[in-house]
Amino acid sequence: MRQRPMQQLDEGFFSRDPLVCARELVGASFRWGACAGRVVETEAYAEHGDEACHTYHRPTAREFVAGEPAGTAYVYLNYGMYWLMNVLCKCPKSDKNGFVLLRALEPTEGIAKMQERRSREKLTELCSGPGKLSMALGIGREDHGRSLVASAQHGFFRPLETGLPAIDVLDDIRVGISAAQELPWRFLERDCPHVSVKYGKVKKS
DNA sequence: TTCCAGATCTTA
DNA sequence: AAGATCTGGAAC
Repeated sequence: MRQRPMQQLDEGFFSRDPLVCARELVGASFRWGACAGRVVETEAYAEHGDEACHTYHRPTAREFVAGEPAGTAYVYLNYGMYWLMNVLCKCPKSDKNGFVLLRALEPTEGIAKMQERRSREKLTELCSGPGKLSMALGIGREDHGRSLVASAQHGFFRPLETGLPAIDVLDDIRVGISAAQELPWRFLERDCPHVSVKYGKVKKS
């Protein structure tokens, strides 16, 4: 079986509404150096009108959105121990800026390294959550501000041609937030064993 | 299978 | 003071 030509998602892809980007990223391939995986779960966060987005409370997040181009990684430490990977989206026309949180991958390359970093063997335990994913790939504070559209070593890829079997994407509410809990801004592949939380199982506080 | 506490630290 | 999480152990 011959390898299908892949195209890296560029700044133009991320120059759109974060909800659109989040949904379309499901099924794409994410490369991080020697490791890679299929994106199976994402969440969208909107700069304006979304209480769960960092821009709502954090001046530094607002400055980041204003000062960085679309396709830049926004990485931050959560709960004092886990690094979470986001991609900046900027839609100049509609002013719908925001982030896509990378929540889960199906590991495809560099699996031995991921197993080592995670101290786990099972594939479904390597990248099935935003903290796990960063741990498996070795993402950390030094990656905050890195461009995901400038080098083929770090970024997202899709087959060039379309019309192939489409990914079955479900909409669900977001995980782990206390504000704006009703928004269905989590996107996940149906029946995928690599997601963090199954469809309809997010617990609300 | 579900629930819970603890780890740990940046931002505001 | 709260938080876009994860883990192991207790409870059922």
